[in-house]
Amino acid sequence: MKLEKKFDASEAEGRIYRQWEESGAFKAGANSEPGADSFCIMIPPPNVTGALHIGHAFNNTLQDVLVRWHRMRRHDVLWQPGQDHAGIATQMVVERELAAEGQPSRQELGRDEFLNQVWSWKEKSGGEIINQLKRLGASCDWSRNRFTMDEGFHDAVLKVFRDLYDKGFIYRGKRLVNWDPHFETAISDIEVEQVEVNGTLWRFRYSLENSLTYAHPISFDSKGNPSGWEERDYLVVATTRPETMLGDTGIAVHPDDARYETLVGKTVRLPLVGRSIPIVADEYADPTKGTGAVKITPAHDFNDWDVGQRAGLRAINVMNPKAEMTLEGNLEFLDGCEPAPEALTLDGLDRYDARKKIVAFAQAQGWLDGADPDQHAVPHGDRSKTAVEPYLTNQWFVDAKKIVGAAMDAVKSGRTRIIPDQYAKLYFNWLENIEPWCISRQLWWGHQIPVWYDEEGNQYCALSEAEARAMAGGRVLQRDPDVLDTWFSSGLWPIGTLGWPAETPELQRYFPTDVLVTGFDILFFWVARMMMMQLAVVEEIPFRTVYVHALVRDEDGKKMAKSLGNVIDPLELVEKYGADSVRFTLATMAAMGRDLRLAESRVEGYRNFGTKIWNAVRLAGLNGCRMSQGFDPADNREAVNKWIVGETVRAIEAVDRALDNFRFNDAANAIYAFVWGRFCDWYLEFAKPLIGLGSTERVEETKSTVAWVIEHCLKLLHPFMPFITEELWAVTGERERMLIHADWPQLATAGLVDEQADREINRIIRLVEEIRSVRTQMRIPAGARIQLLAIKLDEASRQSLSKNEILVQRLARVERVEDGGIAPPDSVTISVDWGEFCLPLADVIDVSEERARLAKALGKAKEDIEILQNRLQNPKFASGAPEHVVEETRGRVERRRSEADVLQSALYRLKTGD
RNA sequence: GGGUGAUUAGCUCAGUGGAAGAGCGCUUCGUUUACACCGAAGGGGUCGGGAGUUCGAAUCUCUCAUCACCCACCA
Repeated sequence: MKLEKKFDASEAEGRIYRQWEESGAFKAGANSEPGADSFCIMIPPPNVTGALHIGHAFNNTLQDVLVRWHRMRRHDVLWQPGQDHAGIATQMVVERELAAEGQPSRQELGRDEFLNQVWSWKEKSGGEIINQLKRLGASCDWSRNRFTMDEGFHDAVLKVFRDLYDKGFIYRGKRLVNWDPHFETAISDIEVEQVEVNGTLWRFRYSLENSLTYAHPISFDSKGNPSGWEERDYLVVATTRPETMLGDTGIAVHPDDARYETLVGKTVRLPLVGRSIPIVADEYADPTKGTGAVKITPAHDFNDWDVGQRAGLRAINVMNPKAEMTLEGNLEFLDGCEPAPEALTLDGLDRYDARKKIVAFAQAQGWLDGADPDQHAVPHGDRSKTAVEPYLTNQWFVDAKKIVGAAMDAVKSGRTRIIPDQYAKLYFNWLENIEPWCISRQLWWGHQIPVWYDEEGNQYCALSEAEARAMAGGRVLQRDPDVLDTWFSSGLWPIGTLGWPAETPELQRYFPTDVLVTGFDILFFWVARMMMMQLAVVEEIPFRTVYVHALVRDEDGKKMAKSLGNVIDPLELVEKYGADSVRFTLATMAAMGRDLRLAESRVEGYRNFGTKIWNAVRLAGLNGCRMSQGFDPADNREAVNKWIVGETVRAIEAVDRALDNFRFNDAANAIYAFVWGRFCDWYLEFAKPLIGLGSTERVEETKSTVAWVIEHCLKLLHPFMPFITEELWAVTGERERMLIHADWPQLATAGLVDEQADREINRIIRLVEEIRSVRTQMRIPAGARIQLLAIKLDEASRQSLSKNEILVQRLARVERVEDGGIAPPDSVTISVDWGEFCLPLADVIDVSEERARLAKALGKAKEDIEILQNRLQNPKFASGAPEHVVEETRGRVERRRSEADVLQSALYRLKTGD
């Protein structure tokens, strides 16, 4: 075995990944024992248009850790991969590409040809994200890769639609929806995000009809009661959206608003339009907002729609799907009014142009009452980033209220567990207030709604046109042109990928799935809907555990987004530091329930960790450390060897416990602390002198133990750092199987933890630390070999010391250890909790410095003793605290006392010796 | 406006009732034949402020401050 000084990740990663793939290591059930438990994770399918961002890297690292861990435990593992067809995103990408290449537009191509273009784009560019996941080391069963527009998946989607339709959970209706004028489609509530804008609040005067006037209060006394009035023949309304006035069909005032009570039931004349509209009383009007009188535009505002329904006001749509004004020939608009000629010049204008022009008219014609700057939130489409328009159209809805119960019960009863708990709260909160889900989209790329209409407008929901025609008695039918919301199909991801509606073996074996690993940003979009839909369709939960992880944010805590330019490209990090380093970093940052901010320095630190273990293996190799035939760590005689075996077992336990509880960071940190802090820093240094002894039993045992511990380190680390560990696995022995399929260590009950050896070695460690510290403080040259005298030791300590003398000599760089002497004058005293030592250094030490050192240590010890003493003397402590805490405190005070005694007498000696 | 979370070392973050931690950075020393992507020894924190519960609080409660995110809000 010959190893370079460092692991060449860029060379090795591709090669190792190919080995895994070619050997079928990722396949469902690979390495499983007959009759093993199954373990299934569904990947949150990335968009086909997607490029791997740091959030994907994080999400998939956690999944891969779990998957590899279970696979090594020989469970029957399936990690189901796939991509989402991402309706809007993909259609947008392809349209943009067509435009860039000077090709005909979507509309010019027509539906069928455009869809061909999308498919060929998907064939060409849609697999990129898979390659990127592979770079990361993701061990998905790629042979089962699915796409949400696959034929089989498509069939499942249509069947679900029909099932839900037949059960009355899906209906069509003309309702106000959030309309995205850029993509010209409806979107659902949760695809809308509020954006704060600095706008203007305009006030308009609408004339009262029939020569009506009223007294409007304009001044108030100190108590706030009106004291001055003005006679008005108009009513002032305030709006941030003047263009919607064209569709006004009423004015609402609060029923208790004294200012306007004489006006309720009267009418005003709408400027420009000339429509006569009523003043109605409605609780919605808030006397403290605006002027207290609010214009009502039922067709372009959700609240106004409700008011309109209550007051019987008409809803007049004044825009087309592009959010341009449509007035000419708009029968609804023209009905019952004669617009001024100026009004018709607005026809066809974009809503914002119309807004400007209307304000200009108002000013010119004297009905602009005023304007004030106003900051308010405007709803925007989350993909188009343009302001959405409440818009009255025919759409399909899932009556979510009818299917939400089972989804809530499943979590309440604990059949599905959401962790951390806080997200369960969020989940309930959203489901309790759920609104109908608008699932139709006026797009082409997606699952076309399986409904046909006859000439009379009757609808037939069927899985095929032939079936629909049969239902319609052979009438001429036309298919609904709309497609389904992408989240409708991804809501079926668990059963859809496992072959439903067929009764496949995979469905039998892996459903319900075990864990869903996801970010909280799609808790509503995806998780809640999967719960609802799976339960509605197959009456079974889709997963037993939902692990919700943090979002990766930039250094300012902002969500990373291309538009913000704060994206960290995980592949750049992979190229620079290797996939293992990136994975390990992400795992250590997976503390539950928090956002995480990524600092590149940490990736570098964990890259160094990889190099560290690489070199530990090198050291072992250079010393010919191999496990001897039939080596059993339980037979070890040497205390250090027993000790490190016990530490290994503890590390394994810590990792298992952490992963059982999805504490990825605890698992990663436990491995790190063990491999670097225990194994490399201490054990390997102990092993060096032992191995140097020549060919004895002690040497063989130590060499075997080194190899044994390394093997366990590689196994423990493999789920986190699969590449470097697989590489080292191959060079450290003749292997029957690759590490990915090696047996996860199960040693909890093997009785390998030896308390006696632990105590012994921990004592040695403390002594070495103390000697090193003193050496530095006394500025003893590192190369200088000095003598160590044991002054006061009990019999047990004396034995531990003599057995491990060689370790102390080497690590503390002392020449020999002499026992039972009396401290010579001007020596340096070393006090540990198990004995007193000294370094005779009369010619080297500065007595006053040594005195200061001792005094400082003594002071600290006395301080501690006092604190602990007070605690023990408090009767409430003795009675209130648990037994073991009291015991521990007693032990601590004892140890500190014996240390203090040593320091005290050393100080005394120095003084008298002076 | 409603909700959730955060505030711990210079920076990025762990730690949820019993001795303040990690990585990076900083200081000093080091060619001890695995590793300078290293080793050794250090410095650095009244755990955002205040009050309370408790024998004991970074941890639980209340309160204030600041920040972030989610939901609602286009008069």
